[in-house]
Amino acid sequence: MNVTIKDVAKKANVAPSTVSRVIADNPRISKETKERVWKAMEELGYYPNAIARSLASKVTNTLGLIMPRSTEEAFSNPFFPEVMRGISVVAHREKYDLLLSTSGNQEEEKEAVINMVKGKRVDGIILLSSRTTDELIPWLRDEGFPFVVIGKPLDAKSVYWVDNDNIGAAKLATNYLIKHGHREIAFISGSLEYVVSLDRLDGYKLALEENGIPFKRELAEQDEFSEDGGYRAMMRILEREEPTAVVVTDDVMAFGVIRAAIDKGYKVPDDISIIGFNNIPLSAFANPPLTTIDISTFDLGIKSAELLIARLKQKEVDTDHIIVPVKLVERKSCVAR
Amino acid sequence: MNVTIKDVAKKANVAPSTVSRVIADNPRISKETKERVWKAMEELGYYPNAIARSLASKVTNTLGLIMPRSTEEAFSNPFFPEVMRGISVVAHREKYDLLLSTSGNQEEEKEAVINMVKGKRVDGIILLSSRTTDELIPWLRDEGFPFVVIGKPLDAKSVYWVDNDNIGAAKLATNYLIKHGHREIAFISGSLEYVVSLDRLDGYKLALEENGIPFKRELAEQDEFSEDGGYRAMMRILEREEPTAVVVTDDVMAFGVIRAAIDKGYKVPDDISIIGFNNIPLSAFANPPLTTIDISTFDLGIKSAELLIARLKQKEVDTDHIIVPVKLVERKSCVAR
DNA sequence: CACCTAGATGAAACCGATTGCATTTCTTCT
DNA sequence: AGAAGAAATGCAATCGGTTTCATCTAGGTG
Repeated sequence: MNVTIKDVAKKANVAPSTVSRVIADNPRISKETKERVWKAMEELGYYPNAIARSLASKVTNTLGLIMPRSTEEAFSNPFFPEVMRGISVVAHREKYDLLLSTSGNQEEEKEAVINMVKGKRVDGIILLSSRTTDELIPWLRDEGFPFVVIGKPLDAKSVYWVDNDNIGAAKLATNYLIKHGHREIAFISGSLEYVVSLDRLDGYKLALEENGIPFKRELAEQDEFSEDGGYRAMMRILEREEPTAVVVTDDVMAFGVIRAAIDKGYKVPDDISIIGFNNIPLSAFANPPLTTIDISTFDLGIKSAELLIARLKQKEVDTDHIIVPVKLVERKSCVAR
Repeated sequence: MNVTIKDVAKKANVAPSTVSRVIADNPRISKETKERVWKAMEELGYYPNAIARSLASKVTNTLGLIMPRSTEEAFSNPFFPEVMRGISVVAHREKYDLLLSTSGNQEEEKEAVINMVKGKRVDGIILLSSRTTDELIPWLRDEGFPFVVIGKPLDAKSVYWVDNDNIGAAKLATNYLIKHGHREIAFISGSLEYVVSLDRLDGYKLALEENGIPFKRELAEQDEFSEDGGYRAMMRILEREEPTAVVVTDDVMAFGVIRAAIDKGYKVPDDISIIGFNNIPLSAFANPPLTTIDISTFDLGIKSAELLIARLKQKEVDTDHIIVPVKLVERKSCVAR
């Protein structure tokens, strides 16, 4: 079998407990003993069993990542790799590994979280997005398990979260269009199940209101977070309305929106201006290059991991949420009216 | 504390071992006992501790993913999310979770693998790419640990791997340019440390040779796998040569190559044709839309996970490697000469 | 009726660590 | 010199399961 702590102990003529203390660099062990044990470990090629260690110490040095929808789907929107990139930077710095559960739907997602938490497989969890109907957040909160949510939850009471100011961001986008003379502005988002969609819809409405433009229900559509989703939503709008501009809360969807506009015989941006969200790498290269709200996806990842780890290290953290700033990136998909 | 198997045992009036067997649905336990135990589990809200289970059974139901370079860097090339997408589909289907180690360099990468293997944290490992100087592959092989490599290793003896036919793919790309009348064809790849770069360079040379075009060392450049890397490599070439076409082994790099060409006053594709590799989502939207070799990144992920899990389930698998087909996607970045 | 066998369950060792408490050996102080 | 305290280390319980082997019961057989 493999070399265990007992083998090392035997070789170094000490008790297993002493070896354990040497590994932890416990100051109560004398220099000489430590050296002897280190030598034995070296000679035997000993490496501690992380599983056994976790079982005894109840610490895994692992962070759980929960993707929304299916893991498969998540990876196809550049948003998620980018936030994972941020998370991985911090995780690496703080010596945490990442456990990805691979769920396929909301039911399995719950299952996955329970498995992680009850199965004691991770020290904390990052939820990569919050649904309004999320049972996970109340469950985790009641369970007293450390977690942070990317995206402000509907009920943010005693939960840690990281997000942009989505209402402000949507206002920013909408105002930009209004300032350019648009008044028939459509709004396309992902499902209103997601808090982020709700917030951005609110921001959109607010901007309209502040500028004395009545909100028209027919100009707002939702569909899934994909190119096709954007296409379908835009098609539905164009069948009944003639917007001169549209706010799309996801760049990938925005590509579908552009495609739909073109299919219907409109020119972008000449006939219809489009502003997106997320500033994914693709956006700069799109045709036309997409004007978009940069939500600092990478920082969302960084901050969420930092917040979680801070929470893990001390019981209480002073701030329970972090707002990551956004900025408007002006390119070529919007023109003045 | 949490409810454990002992609590369930007590409540159901059986021994812990019986509960364990019920969990495993062991046929040697009578229907009645099973029902009684299930009821107890239900009532107590019992959930097995995955860590303890792993320790005893030496099975984790987890696959380890090792990224090349830093995890951070990997996530910024769309290739990796896409292969992970493939992996996650299979992992989900087969009920495996994914453990990502977050290493920053080659040294840490080795450390990460040792930690996963010796720490018994995963059942198998997928290496997301193979370096020529990789110590990992011989180490894992000697250790007898199940793993599969994406990218044919230099020494493929008794290692499982999944890859495209990279020589053939590069020939395909180069021949395509030759057929369009190009003879001054440059070749830009990532570091020759990667087997994939080496293979593609060979394919490029082969195509030249078969068409009686002499290989010019000055037309081949390497740099890092990024937009900037492509830019720098192309700049170096343009300072001494005047290619009419270039084969770039990565679409992201190809964008840099295009930028360099434009900065030097060339038009793409009119003055210089460019063919890329990978067919990342961005490529279709680039300006000009990129002609590229589609290497079926998603399938690379699928196949590697399937191969690993097959290996995990039976000791030996009939095939030790899988070749994923490629195809040329013709868009607008190449013109006839 | 004694014996054997199959089926159901339990007892206890084990997986490989960590940790609270006990023990031993020195110092040091009065 | 004896007691007290500090320093170094060991013992054994524990974490929460799995698994081997033994035990017990009941039914079948000659």
